[in-house]
Amino acid sequence: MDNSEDTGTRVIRHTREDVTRAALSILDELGLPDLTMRRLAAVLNVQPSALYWHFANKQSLLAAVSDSILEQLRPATATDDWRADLHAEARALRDALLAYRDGAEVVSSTLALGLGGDQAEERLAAAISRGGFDERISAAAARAVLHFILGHVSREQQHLQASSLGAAREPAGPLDDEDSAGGFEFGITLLAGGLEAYRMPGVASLRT
Amino acid sequence: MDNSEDTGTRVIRHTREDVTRAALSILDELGLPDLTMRRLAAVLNVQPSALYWHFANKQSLLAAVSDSILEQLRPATATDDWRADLHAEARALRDALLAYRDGAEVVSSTLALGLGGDQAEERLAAAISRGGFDERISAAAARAVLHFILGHVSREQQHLQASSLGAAREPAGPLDDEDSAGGFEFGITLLAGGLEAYRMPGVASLRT
DNA sequence: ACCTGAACACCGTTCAAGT
DNA sequence: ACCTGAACACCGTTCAAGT
Repeated sequence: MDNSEDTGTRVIRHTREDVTRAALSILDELGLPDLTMRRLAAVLNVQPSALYWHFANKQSLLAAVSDSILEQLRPATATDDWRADLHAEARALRDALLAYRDGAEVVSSTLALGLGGDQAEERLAAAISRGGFDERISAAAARAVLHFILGHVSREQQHLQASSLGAAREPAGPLDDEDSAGGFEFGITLLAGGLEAYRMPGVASLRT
Repeated sequence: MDNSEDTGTRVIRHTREDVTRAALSILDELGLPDLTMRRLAAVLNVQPSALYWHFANKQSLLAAVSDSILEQLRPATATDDWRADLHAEARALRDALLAYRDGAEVVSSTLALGLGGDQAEERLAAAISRGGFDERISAAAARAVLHFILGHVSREQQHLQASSLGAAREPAGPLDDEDSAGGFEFGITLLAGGLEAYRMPGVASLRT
């Protein structure tokens, strides 16, 4: 647990990556509201002020956590079916977000602030552009897909936590996990189908 | 400004609606981070603890603010073109969110927590179902549209604030307002087009 | 290069008591 | 029905100084 390849056991000294890792584990175990600078410092056996040597403020720490979550994105596989690829990218992103408690919320708010990398958006755009769409279209569509995914998974994670807390209440309904995953695929299908329709506008009355 | 139709000028006494209104105006003038219970109390000339007679906690206050924002949704007009109606509903929602600073973020996080009304989702679903889609499909599609709108407008408002702060920086590019509004319409078009394609799957290879 | 100590300026929330 | 007063248990951030 401690990377103490030092002389004794004292003088802990953390790297930026240590801090990010510890933050990620607090996030996963206690959730975003309990991920405070003071608690993080306590876990690292350090004064809160020490964290500000590694990060300018809490928001940049959260951006690093967000990037860390997105780094676990399973590698892309480019087949000859761009729609299948887009679905695969979307699922990979959903899985990465679901891998940590409140993952979607952290990534969502980080990206909304214009912080964090754009690996996710770029991979979605890459899959789409393999469908023969130009860069502008691919980028705009990727953003639409990303907004949908972040919103959907945020709600999903919120429900997961709510139902894990209030054990009783509604019998969870016959539709919840199943329906949530179904809703996810459906949303991606709509956006992919919309792209397909976009390039052959003769089919239906597509102007509005 | 004061609804003091009392004997003198003392004993202010607020209603839940007064509190919500005051919160909304702090939100609009100072933004979500500065909308604190203590500041709200100060504006109302009241102790912070007084707010807890009107609301159980800050989150329910924010839910009331969110509802308040969505109440300003301009009324729906049902024509014979469901796609035009959906676009109109989407624009109405965007305008309502843009009407207050950080409006999208407040509504987004409130809805994510399962709080607040579902007027927005229902109106989107109503427009979609006029296209002849069953209730399940309409509901799922409405949620997808709503996620896109909240994500898009959140980012839009973030950029608005960022550029109003850092006056200089990038020359704003030839694409920003224009591109943002264009991206919005494009997203709605994709989802509407996806729905149209969904009911006539023979057109292209739609299975995945 | 990384951290301590001490402080500043705040938070949300509870609860007994007042009118 | 609506509010005060006082307290509890916290926050994020800064900054001089230490090693």
